[in-house]
Amino acid sequence: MPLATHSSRRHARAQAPEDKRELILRAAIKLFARRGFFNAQVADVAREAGIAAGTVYLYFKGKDDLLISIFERTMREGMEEGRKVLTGVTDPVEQLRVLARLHLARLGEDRDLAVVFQVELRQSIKFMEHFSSTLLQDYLKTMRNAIAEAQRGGRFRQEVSATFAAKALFGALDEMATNWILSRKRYALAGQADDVVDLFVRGMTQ
Amino acid sequence: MPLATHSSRRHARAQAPEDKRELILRAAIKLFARRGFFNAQVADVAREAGIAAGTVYLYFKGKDDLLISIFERTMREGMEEGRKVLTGVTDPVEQLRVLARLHLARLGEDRDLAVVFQVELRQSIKFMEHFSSTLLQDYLKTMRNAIAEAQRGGRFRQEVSATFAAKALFGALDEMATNWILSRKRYALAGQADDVVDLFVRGMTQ
Amino acid sequence: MPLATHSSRRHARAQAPEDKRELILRAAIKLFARRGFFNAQVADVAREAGIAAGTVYLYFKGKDDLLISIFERTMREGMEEGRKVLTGVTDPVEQLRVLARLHLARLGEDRDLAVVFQVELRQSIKFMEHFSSTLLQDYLKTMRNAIAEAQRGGRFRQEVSATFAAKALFGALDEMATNWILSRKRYALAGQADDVVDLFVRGMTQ
Amino acid sequence: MPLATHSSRRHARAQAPEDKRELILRAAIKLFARRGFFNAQVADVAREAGIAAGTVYLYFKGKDDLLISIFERTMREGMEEGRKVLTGVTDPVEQLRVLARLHLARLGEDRDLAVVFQVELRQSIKFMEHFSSTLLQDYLKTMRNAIAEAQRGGRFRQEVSATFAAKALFGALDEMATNWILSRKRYALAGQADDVVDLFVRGMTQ
DNA sequence: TATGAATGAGCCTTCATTCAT
DNA sequence: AATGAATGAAGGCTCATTCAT
Repeated sequence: MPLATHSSRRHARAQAPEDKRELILRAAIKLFARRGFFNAQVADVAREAGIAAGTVYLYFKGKDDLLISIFERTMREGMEEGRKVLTGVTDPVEQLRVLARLHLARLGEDRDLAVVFQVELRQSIKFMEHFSSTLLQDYLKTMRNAIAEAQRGGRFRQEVSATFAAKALFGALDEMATNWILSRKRYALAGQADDVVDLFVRGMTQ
Repeated sequence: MPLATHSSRRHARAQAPEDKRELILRAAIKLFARRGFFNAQVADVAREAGIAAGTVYLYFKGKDDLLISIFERTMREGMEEGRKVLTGVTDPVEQLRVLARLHLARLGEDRDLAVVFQVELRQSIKFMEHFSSTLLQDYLKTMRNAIAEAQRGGRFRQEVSATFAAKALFGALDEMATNWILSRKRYALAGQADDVVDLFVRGMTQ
Repeated sequence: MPLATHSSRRHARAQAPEDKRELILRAAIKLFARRGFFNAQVADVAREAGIAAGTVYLYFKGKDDLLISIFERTMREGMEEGRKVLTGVTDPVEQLRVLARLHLARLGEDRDLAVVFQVELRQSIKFMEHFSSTLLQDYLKTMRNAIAEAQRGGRFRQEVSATFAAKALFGALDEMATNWILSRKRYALAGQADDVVDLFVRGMTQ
Repeated sequence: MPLATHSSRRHARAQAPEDKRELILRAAIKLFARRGFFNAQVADVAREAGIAAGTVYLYFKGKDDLLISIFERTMREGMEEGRKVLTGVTDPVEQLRVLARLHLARLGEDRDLAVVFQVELRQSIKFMEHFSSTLLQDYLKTMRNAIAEAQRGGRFRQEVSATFAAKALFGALDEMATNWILSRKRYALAGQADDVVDLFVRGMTQ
């Protein structure tokens, strides 16, 4: 099979650009989580990724761009997976449950990523404003829409603002994630998704 | 009245040490909130406080100590005021309401302080671990106790862990505060305390 | 005619090596003039020349070599043309005039080249020493010889050192060129050659 | 003499700011001249001045500012001394002679300064434009005025533009300075001032 | 001959902290 | 107690050059 050989040779020559980007991003998540964004040096990230320091700058604009890219890639993937798992789920309450499970499952399966999301990404109001005004907003909107749908269907109380309710639900989930990474106990974060949703749904039910 | 005399002499000579500490802390809150902890320089804080840079080190161990002191002073004052307003409040649900109102009221009346609390204090996992293991724990404990009390009294459902419920309530309140500082709209943060508690109580009620 | 065939084959395959060198050199002149030697990157020069960065190193030793080559090629061409136009000119004063006209005409017809010559080539004493000890010396020698000849012929005063006089003449011409590139006004640089020579000749005449 | 003691103590405490600036500037001239502006590191300059690297930034905005400051200080001092020595000199030709002597004398008495002026300051068109449009312009203007005055007095030919003539004179002087620093021979640069002026005056005389 | 991804040495600048006064 | 000039460690980023293909 000369074709296969040829193909693997090409792989050996250089990893596809996307793989290299991914490699750097994974190294950054690990380093940022364990040393903190400010204490982790770009050179450390490069070393962890097994490349030269300068190479990072072929794939990212600068150190900040690493953090932003981690956020964007993860949120994008999360939203894509969210859309996928929501397919066919028509019950709005079930939709909230699916979202919550996905939210905590993704963070719960990668502690480093969770630390970056719950701690390092909240470095400064500059980052926060950038993040909360874009993809995070999409996530909250999806929640709000499900809540509003449940209100229209008579399942949830009308007198509570859907926007407010979405924030409350998100806040509770977010706190579970933060507590999880700060806790010395090792428990399954995803297991709390249903508890949060149950509490929330009960609070919203007519 | 030697005591009074002594006291007034100190006042005449210069501001009392406590006042100077306070002065620096207030300057730090302002600068940290507006420029971010890392971008605000110690010299800026000193200038804002109207003192020399070196003087900061007569009152604080270093820059980090400013952040820690802001947290500790605010939490201490908050807990003290909490104990005060809780005095005579025996109903556990009412206790939660009082705490929530106080929480959002304090942050809502000082946006700079709120920014420091919601953003700057979450710089790194190092800070987070320090904070969440001390005074913040006290706050959560107070909430958990009220919740457990409500459970014992048959008001709240027993099957929900009080610790879990306290996190959920705290998370919802925390998110309201974060959203408030990031929002361009100017609304009364404290006004959301009751909404959060209502939602929570309903969710916990038998 | 195998030779011709061979030659055209080379042309068909790619540009002849000399053309490629020339291409890179022209790109370098443009970039060095507009961004400065230090700010212009080798990759920029390559892009401007329409080749890959690495290819530059097949034709030049390094970035410095580009600058040196620009100088040497231009001086060589200048000296060649100088010898050509001096052919048949026996009057030493006329020789000076021809040289001066050529000097300013060449710079005046290519502003980028003039900038490189008047500014970028004077980066460091290292370059300066290299340049002034080689081809520039030849140019000054040619001037000095003409001046000495005019002195021997009784046209120019003997008491002035020919070497000194050559420097003065060169300096005046050089300043005209520098002023021209720095001036916002667009005038014909070559037009000043005669004025400089007239002034100089009058100063040297018995 | 306790007063004197007191005074010297104050000197020991800290040099006057102007002295420190001067100290750094002298170190910069030395380093820039010997290693070139780009090869000389700020840390080197600081070490040469006997201070810490950071201290440079208390007195100068950055590395560029060192170069600019050298130029400005030297030109300012030169112009001041020029005004002084021109006092009482009414003959315009004598004025030119005085200026030329001063020009070459100042450079000739400090080779490092001369190197910085003749080589390092001409790094880039950016610097050149800055310099030639300010203090250097003043110098040329002073020359032009003297020339114009000599023309009005009937001493110099009218048909030569005074601006052009000033450039020619400056160019000749400038070239003497450049040649001097590049030459291995050690001769008195100032000694050439009269030769240049003689040549020039003769060239301009009716 | 040509490519261009990767390298990694090199440096300016910032700023928390100190300390002589 | 207060000052503020001085310190010097630390690190993000650039870019000339290389080399496997």
